[in-house]
Amino acid sequence: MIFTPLGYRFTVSIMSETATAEARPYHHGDLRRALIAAARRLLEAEGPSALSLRAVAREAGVSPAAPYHHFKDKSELLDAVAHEGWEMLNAALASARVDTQSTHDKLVALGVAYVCFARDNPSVYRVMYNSSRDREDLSPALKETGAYRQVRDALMAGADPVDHVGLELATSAAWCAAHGLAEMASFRQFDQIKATVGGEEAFFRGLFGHMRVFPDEPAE
Amino acid sequence: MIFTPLGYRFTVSIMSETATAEARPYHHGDLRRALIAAARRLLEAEGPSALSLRAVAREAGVSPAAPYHHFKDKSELLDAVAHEGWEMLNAALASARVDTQSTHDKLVALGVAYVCFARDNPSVYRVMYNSSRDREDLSPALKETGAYRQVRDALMAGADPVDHVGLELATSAAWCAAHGLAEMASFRQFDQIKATVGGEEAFFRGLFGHMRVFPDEPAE
DNA sequence: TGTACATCAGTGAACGCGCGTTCACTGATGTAC
DNA sequence: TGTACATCAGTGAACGCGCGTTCACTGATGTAC
Repeated sequence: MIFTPLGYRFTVSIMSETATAEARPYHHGDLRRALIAAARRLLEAEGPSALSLRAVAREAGVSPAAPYHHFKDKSELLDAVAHEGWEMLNAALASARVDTQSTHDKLVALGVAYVCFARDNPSVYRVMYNSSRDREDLSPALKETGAYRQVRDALMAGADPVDHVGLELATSAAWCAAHGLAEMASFRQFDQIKATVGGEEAFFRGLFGHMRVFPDEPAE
Repeated sequence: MIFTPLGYRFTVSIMSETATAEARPYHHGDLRRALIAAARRLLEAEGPSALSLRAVAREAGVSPAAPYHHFKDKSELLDAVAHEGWEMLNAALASARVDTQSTHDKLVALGVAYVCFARDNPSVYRVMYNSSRDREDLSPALKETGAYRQVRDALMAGADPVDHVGLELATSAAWCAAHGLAEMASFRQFDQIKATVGGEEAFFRGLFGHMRVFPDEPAE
C-alpha cells in the first residue's frame, strides 16, 4: 500500500472492492447486517430498554436516519434481530440433538441447549419471545427447522402409538418448560441450588432430567 | 345531604371524614392505593410499555408530581404493584390447593391457578416477574405464603423419602413449567390445539397433566 | 472508453412528543396552648 | 373553644433529555449510449 498525497482515498476505494471496507467509505457495504449486529451488541450490553433506533445507528457509526434505508421502522429492525436469533437457536438445537441415543437423552440435550442459548443471549431471547407473541406463524423457513418441530420430532421417535393430540400436548409442555427455565435461569434465587448440584449446567440437566412430558415416559 | 350555596364543599368535607371521599377533596385520602390501582388498570389496558409515572398520575386524576409524596421514584411504584400482584397470586394458589386430594391433583390445580392468574393479568404478571429478577429474596412475608413454598409443600406431601436436593429440583421444575406456560398461554400458536382439546383451561390441565416433575411420580 | 444521468445510500438538522423529576407554591389538617 | 403554627399532601409550571421519524441534501455507484 503506497501513500501519496491523494493516495489514502484511492487506496481505500480499492480496498473496498476487495475486502470489507475498514476505513468506511461513504457507502457502508452491508449496513443492514451491521445494524442487526449492532442491535445484538447493544441488547446484550445494555438490556432491551436501551435499544433505540438512534442507539443502534450510533453503535453502527452511522447517522440516525440511515437505518430507514434498510428498515421501514424500528419494529422491522427488531423483527430482523428476532429472526436471526431464531436461526441461531435452531442451529444450536440441531447440533445438540446429533449425538444422543435415547429419546429422553435427546430431550434433555435439547432443553439444555435451549436454556444455554437463552442464558448466553438473554436480551436477544427476550426480543425473540416478544416478536413471536401475537404472531400466528413464524416464517415458513423458520418453521421447518424450528424449535417446536425439533422437540416434536424427538418426542415422536419415542412415542409408540402416535397419538396426535398427546404429541402436541407433550411438545407444548416441553416447550413451555424450556421457556420457563430459559427465563428464570439467571434468577438469583437459584444460586444456592446451582452451587449444591455442581454448577449451572448441572442444574439445567437436573431439572430436565426430573421432568417427564409423557405420563408413560420411562425414567432413566 | 343538604345543598346550600356553600354546602357542597362543606358536605364533601364531612363525607371525607365518614366515608372515602368521592367528589375528591384536596387531600385524596389514600392516594398510594389509588396509584397502585391506576397502574394495574393502565397495565392491563395498554400494556407494560404504556406505564409511565405521568400516565399513572393522569389515570388517578392527580398532578404528575403528586406520586412523589408516596413513592421515591417510578421503580418504587412498580415494586409496589409487583408486591400486590404476588399477594393476589399467592392467595389464588392457596385457595386452589384446598379441595384436592392426591399430590398430582394438587400440583395440577396449583399450575392451572397460576397460569389462569397470568392469563388474566398478563401485564401485572410481567411486572412481577421483572421485579423478581436480580432480587436475592422477596420480602419475608411473601416468602412464607409464596408460590415456591406452596408448590414445595404440595410436592413434599407426595415424596416419600425426603430427598432435599430432589425436592428443590422438583419444585424448581414445577415452577419453571408454570412460568413458561404462563408466559406462553396467550400465544396464537396454541389456538388450534386449545380448540382441539376443548378450551383454554382444558389445554392448561392437559399440559400439567402430561408433566411429571418426579421421575417416580405415578401417572393418573 | 467516456460521458450523462438515474438511482442508491448516506448526512445532519429539525420536528414534536412524552418522559422522569424538581421546584416553589398552597390548601387542608393536626396539635399545643 | 379559639387561635397560631407546623406539617402534610396536593398543584402546575418548568427543566433537560432521548426518542422515532422526516426532510432536503449530497456523495457514490451503476447503466445506457
